[in-house]
Amino acid sequence: MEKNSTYFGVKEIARRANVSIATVDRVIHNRTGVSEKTKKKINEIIKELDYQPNILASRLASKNIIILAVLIPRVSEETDFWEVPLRGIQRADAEIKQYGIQTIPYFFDLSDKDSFVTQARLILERGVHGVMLSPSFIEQARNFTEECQKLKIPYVFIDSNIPEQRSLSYIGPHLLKSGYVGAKLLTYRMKSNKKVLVVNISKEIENYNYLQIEEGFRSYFNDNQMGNEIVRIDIKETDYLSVAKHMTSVLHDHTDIEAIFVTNSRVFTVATFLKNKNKNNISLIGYDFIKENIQYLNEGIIDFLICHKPEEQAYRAVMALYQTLVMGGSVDNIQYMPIDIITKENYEFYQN
Amino acid sequence: MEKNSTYFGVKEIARRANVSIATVDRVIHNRTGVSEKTKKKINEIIKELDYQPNILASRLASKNIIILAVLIPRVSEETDFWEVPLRGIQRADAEIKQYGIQTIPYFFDLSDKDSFVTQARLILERGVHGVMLSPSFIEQARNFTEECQKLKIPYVFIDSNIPEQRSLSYIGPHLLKSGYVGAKLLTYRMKSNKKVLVVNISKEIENYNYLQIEEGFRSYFNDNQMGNEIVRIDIKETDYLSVAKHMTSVLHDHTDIEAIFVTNSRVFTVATFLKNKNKNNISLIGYDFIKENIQYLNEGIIDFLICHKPEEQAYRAVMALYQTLVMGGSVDNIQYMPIDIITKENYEFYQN
DNA sequence: CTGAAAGCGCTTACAG
DNA sequence: CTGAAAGCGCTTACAG
Repeated sequence: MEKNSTYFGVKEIARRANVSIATVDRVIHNRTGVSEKTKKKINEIIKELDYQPNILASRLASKNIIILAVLIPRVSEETDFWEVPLRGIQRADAEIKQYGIQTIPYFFDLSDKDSFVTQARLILERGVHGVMLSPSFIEQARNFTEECQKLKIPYVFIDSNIPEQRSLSYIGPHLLKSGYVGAKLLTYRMKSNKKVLVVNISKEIENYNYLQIEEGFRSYFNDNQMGNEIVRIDIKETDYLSVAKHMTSVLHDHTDIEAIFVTNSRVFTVATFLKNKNKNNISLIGYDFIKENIQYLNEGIIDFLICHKPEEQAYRAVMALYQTLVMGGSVDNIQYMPIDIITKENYEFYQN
Repeated sequence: MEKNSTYFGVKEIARRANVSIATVDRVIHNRTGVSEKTKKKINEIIKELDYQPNILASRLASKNIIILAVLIPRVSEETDFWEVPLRGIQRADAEIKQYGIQTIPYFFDLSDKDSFVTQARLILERGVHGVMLSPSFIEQARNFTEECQKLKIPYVFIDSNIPEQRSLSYIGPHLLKSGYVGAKLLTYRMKSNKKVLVVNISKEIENYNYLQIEEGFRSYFNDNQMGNEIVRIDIKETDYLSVAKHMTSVLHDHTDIEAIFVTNSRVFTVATFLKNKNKNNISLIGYDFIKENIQYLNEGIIDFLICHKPEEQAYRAVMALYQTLVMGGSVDNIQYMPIDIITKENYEFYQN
């Protein structure tokens, strides 16, 4: 605590430098209007004393409030996945709002690129100090973050990354390794002569970050020289009927598929299909801790779910912006989340 | 933030009650020396205004520093498991020390009950405001926490619980379910006619919280009506030679053991044995993210490790005390940790 | 380029 | 039983 005998604050720095604390404050915050000479002297003393500002006092005295924008998909009827990151945002917000930080959410529609662009524009018009976003639409996210760069607004990606788009931080899974883990689990008890099916279900497969998961999945088979044939299908309509149609056809063409890997949270649609068709000898693995998936996990139709702590991702992303903007601290450029394995037996203790 | 237009603080309460802010402060902190009448009036206004104290200002102004004691096993050559909770404690400490909280660690020796008693006495003599402990020695922990109760010092258990010993909170695994998960993983690819071996390695098996893990493990076999015979051995000396001796003997008596489950972090000694004896067709599952275990996980000798976020446990335990003591908040009486599954493929992203 | 002074919301002696 | 005043460490106009 600052009250202990050996704590040095602005007052002591000012005393040693023979200036007022206002001047010390100017140097600490890199404000203009201080001669090079006094600036240098003060910085030396700061270093010598290893001065640590008291954030409590700083935020208490400051009037300036900091605004963070959060740009994520709206919770839709189709999937309530984005409910969870939202909780992380609220948790972070509750923690830091007493420090004068305000978090404002902006929601876009996952089936409508334009809504992303519209919300992004609103953020820019509003004028914010930091942004956290899920770059669901790569092209549009690129444009938006380029604007942020020009305005020197730091931004953090969650859920998936655009590596070349220098963000303050990426907080999310190592998608390749995640697919790798999926392959391990899927094959752990599999016979080597059987086939494996990979299913991508998304309206935008051509522009789909998550293809890295499939790449990782395949590399597990290569690395371990497994002989199983990997069949792949892309389903571009996310409704059940489309999924059922494609699944029927692929299972008809390949009768000896023993295991299915779905590269995202829509695994529940495949589970519904397997259940309806009474195919209970096929292993099924997919992604994310959402209601529908847990239901099928519980019924034994989904064997494993992989999850990357979406709530924690969002929480950390907000806190990373807070660290940079308020505390002047640095944050890791990449924070890979754990690749969590969820089963019927442990799901009740899972913490998103 | 407090600076917004509609925030009411002690000043406003004082104005409305027609008293000084000092009196308001007395009421807020339940201090003596206020007439029932004014006390009542002030409390009404507090309620009406839904007054939320500003912790920043409170801790900044306060001189009173709060001391938390942490009573955990010393890191020994035998296992560095307790290094990890220590990191959690340090992380919590770093976060709250600026609020005037001090965390003091006390270490005992896992092979010496007396050291626990000695350290516990030191804590009591020191005079602290809260305690977090690992009740490794049940009897001694019971005595100690009874003293704490008399002195009205809140305490939090981590790692394992003593349910009847009313603590502020237990933060750790649901041991029964954890064993259940172990059984699921162990049997996921097993043949039904083979035997399973459960190994308890501990100097104090008779007084061993962790037997619940075995109970959970067994109940999985019951619940799923699995036919596998479960063989069990207790090894009361933790050194490699003793483990090797017992393992040799049990594998000699039971030649058709296909899978081994070790109920704690000493699984690496069994792994060493299997490696030395070139028994690479036996599945092995055990506990905890420690160096030696990860090594064997990586070599493919250990199939899965189960882990309960020991760092997070300790972090939360300290924060729970902080919540109660400083913020006057309430905390959950039981906080079960996730039952994490660690494999060769995902361990590099694991977060303790 | 620099400083004196008021203030953030709360706590703490001290005086009465 | 109650209040006036100083202070926690920092920030912010304002004046020069």
